[in-house]
Amino acid sequence: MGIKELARHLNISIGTVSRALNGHPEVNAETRKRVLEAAAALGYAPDQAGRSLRQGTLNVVALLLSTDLTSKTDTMFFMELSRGIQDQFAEHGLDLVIHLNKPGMDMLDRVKRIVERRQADALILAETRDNDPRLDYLAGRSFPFATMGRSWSGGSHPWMDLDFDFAMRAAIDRLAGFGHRRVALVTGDPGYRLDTMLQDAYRRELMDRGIAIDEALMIRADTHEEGGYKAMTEFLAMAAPPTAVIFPHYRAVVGAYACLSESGLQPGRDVAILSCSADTTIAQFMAPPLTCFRLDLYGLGRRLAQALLATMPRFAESYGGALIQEIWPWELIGRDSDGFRVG
Amino acid sequence: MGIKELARHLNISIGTVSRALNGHPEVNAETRKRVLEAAAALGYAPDQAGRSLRQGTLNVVALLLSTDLTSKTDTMFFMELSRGIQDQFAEHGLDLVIHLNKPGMDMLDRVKRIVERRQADALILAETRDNDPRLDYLAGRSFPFATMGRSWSGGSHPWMDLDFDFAMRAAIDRLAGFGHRRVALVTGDPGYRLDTMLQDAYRRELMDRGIAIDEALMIRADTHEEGGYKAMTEFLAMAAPPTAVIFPHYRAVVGAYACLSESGLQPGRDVAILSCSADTTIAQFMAPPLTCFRLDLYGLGRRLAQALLATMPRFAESYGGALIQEIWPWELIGRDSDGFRVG
DNA sequence: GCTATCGTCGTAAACGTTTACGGAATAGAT
DNA sequence: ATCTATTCCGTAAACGTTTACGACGATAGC
Repeated sequence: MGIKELARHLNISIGTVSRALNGHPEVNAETRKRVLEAAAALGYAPDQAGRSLRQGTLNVVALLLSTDLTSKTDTMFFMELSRGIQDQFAEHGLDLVIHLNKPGMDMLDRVKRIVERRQADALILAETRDNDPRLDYLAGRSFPFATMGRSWSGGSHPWMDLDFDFAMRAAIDRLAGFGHRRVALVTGDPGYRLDTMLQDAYRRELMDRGIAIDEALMIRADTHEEGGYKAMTEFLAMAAPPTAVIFPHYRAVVGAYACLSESGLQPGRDVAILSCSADTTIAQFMAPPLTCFRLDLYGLGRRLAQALLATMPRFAESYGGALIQEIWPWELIGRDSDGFRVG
Repeated sequence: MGIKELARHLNISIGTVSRALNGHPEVNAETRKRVLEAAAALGYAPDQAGRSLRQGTLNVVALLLSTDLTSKTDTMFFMELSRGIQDQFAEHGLDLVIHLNKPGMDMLDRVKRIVERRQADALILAETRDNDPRLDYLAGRSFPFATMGRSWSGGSHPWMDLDFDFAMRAAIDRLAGFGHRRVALVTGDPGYRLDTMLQDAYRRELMDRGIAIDEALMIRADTHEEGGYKAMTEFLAMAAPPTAVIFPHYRAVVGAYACLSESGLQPGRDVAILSCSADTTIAQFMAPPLTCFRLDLYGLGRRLAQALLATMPRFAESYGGALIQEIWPWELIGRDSDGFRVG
């Protein structure tokens, strides 16, 4: 059931059918109606391959995720983000497809393949690194892309990022307000922009308050349960353990909670625990409820898609054409996991 | 950079170039080498649109998920499953793309769109319902598809499913062994095959042991934290509360734990809690550690992909050509959340 | 020396669209 | 009656591939 059959069925040329379906003005209203009705009745929809071959566009945007990271941290984060991205694209008839990259495979190869085989019109990347060859490659070929998280690579491109400075300030404000002076920070793999920024903000905030920085209080750990467990174990073994710990993610906190309770300690009474990112509904039901930050991930996804659309020639006019780069706020949700006064 | 440029650059016809790249035998070994080298050097990769237009195949399989369900239950479940599916397809050069369906949109429309526009060569559906028009549609157009979960619809098609009978027997065996007679079951939305099967198995197992079925002990709830919290609240308000509760999912258990602790009760001492599906790493770190079932989701995904491949003409030979339908086992991981003797 | 076979390659058609171009028909103006 | 403008539509080329078909030279068999 191609456009040819449809045209023959209507005794009309295929050119007219195509024009009718695509809303061109130079077609009789009566004819258009007939075409649309016949198309609906016969279940005709234009073949993507033929269309994209002709006009060099697929109406597909790819989102590249690594199963590595998504399995180690929060899948919810990316689901909500993807939902927002997809809804925004849907308004322009674009489909979002998610490519999962397995741990071993080089992400750059994956990107190259998508670009060279023209599997997408544009690309969204997450988990940006400080130095990210993927972005340089895309920028070099002037392929439209946007990233979740800033990077030094890729020249000036659209991105969305989180306000780590604000988050860290709010977190340390709160903890310092409760009297904490030995505040520890757990971060993920070095090299990721996210972790770099968290550490920088952490250092800055402590220094601003005249609190000496103890490098031993900044440790790296996987951002899942076991990582949190190990990190907490390490802290408890110190001569002078921290009285408060900031985790990047709630899953690590689950491990930390378990570690504390095994040692007869209680989070929120003996050690203050605070998490940056979190599934806020699960955080609310933890024992004790976890202080964390709320993010409008859905809105963030939508905006990220908008930023990308603004750089695509076909859609730029709808978005003003200016480069969109935004830093999104976090909202601190204070709960019981760190709500106690120390010293 | 199309095949034409590449051919001109080599002083060879495009036919030969195409044959060389696709491994046809009727091409000189020397020529093939030259072509492959030039392609790599110039970064040539065949255009997907052109190729699929010609041979009517996209090398793409779509996985359809609803953000509705994935946000209410476990995103991890689908991530692991997707990872397995993708790895299996990758062995045949097929890409997996994930389509997220937003809550309001009709899944059937989405399926129709993918089929009519030829956006994929095959489809994988999850969250099957007892009566699922999507499957009938696909079967009617003889479009290759496979499902996660059985259904009454769609005729005989490849699927993977879980052994609910076994799981329920193992769960109730264990609970009955601890002396429990009032065992409750929390399930999700009616109509989903998963929930139907859990309920059936539950009834059967109780009857087999001569335990009278109390319909009040089977309640429906959303399978997330709040749903679990509400369900537990309802149970506690009963004149004769259950001494054990089986939840479908660990996220609901998080809510139940919170509810119990608010009532001064302790899971694993006052009420036995058991969860079917769970992220086993998080379950291990809960307090108390949660008894649940382990699934080889990655392997399940791979096998589901194989089942689909076996029905696709191009690949059938590699998989024997027979219809693949399998019921996968769960492995009971006994922990402390239900490990106590009652009565 | 003629034919048959084989290995290798070039030619051109086909896949399903979109769109530039031109033509036919109608209407309005002179 | 002629000319122009407008509206609508048909024709055909083009997008980048794959592949059936035929052609060519070389080799082998007789």
